[in-house]
Amino acid sequence: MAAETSAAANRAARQATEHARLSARERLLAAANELFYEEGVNTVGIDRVIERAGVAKATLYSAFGSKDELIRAYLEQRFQARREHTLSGLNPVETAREKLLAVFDVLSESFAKPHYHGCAFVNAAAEARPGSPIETAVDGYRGWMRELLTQLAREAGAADPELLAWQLHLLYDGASVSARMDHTPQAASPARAAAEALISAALD
Amino acid sequence: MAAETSAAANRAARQATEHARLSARERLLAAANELFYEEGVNTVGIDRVIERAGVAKATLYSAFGSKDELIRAYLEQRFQARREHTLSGLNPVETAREKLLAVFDVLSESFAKPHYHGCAFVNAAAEARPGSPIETAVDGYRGWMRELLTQLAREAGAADPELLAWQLHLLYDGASVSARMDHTPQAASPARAAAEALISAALD
DNA sequence: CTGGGAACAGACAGACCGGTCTGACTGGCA
DNA sequence: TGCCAGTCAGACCGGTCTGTCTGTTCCCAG
Repeated sequence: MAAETSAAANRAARQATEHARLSARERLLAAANELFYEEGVNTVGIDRVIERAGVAKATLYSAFGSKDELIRAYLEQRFQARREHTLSGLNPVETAREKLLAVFDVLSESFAKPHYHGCAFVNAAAEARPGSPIETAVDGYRGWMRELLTQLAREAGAADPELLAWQLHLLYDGASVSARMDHTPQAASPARAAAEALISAALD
Repeated sequence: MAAETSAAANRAARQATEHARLSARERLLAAANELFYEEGVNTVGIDRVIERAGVAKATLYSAFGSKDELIRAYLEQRFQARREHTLSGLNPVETAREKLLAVFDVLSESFAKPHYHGCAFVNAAAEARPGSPIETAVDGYRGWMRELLTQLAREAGAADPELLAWQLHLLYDGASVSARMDHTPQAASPARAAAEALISAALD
């Protein structure tokens, strides 16, 4: 623990000699992010992760301790990235009402990405054993999203902010499911239109 | 094929001696239905299925040929059951508009069941390898549901039946996701309310 | 120059996977 | 009575899984 102050600091610089200037932990997370997302956390084995990361197995276990913990870190990283990406998409937008709609525009961008494979949290939850650390990571993500929508609905002046936020969340999740399972990146469009109708009705 | 006319006929009667009067195939499907749905198709191994079914491994492979085919049959069975259950729920309802809402009432019943674990098709798709027979089974289910909603939207007189059906499908999927991941069987309620608003807006 | 810590490759253990096969038993039919 | 299809239990196969461990290389600090 105490050795990390200097050891971890110069490791980032030293690693510039190797294939990338990323730390082993970062390379592992990047590899896990690609493989777990595209093929599922259960399907992908440890060996494939360390191979893609270019890292020894012992290094993975010294950094994360277990596969479960690696999965948790992968979801946590995805949560942070999604939060920042969403908030930065909402930033330039003026009103709360427009921000609520902008959430679906950000979602639309995700669907358009070449290897979109559904919501990482829905997929992970489908594979999670009950009580696994996956579930708490999923809860954190969903709690944040719901709170964001509720706050915006309240600012927009909705009669029942919790209800509107829940309904928009349904559309949000439904769009993710449709984009993947119906093989169409257009699913954000009907979701956004429906959101517009619900918001209008809620502001009466 | 030809041997099934008499052989399969008396098997049902003969099996009355054993633990149940169900055929080995039926017992296997019932066991697969419970285990695959509750724990995921990849997590559950063949051994656990045959153990619960009280059937020998060779019997499974003579009946289904492979685990993939067992999974496909499990999804097909679920599709048929869901279709019949949904249609029978819609049957007593009069107008097309009310039928569209009744779809969410049927969904609400599913959420209330003690071991609801999300949409079986969403879960299976999350675990499916690309190109596996799971995907075609999933496509069949989604195609049917979309067609049902589209037909009802058309009968109800929606300006754009395909769009309304898609939006209701988003709410339908979103409710399933929310019921599972937010641990609340109430998710059908906001979905139904949102559907009502969208339908009203679409009939203007 | 030398010692220590981190990362390396890879063997290994123990469990489990899907799938095949053998051999015994049973119940209905000729 | 004898036959036979279907089921049974379970050994077995090759492969893969997570996780541990050994021994080596390498870089940096002192």
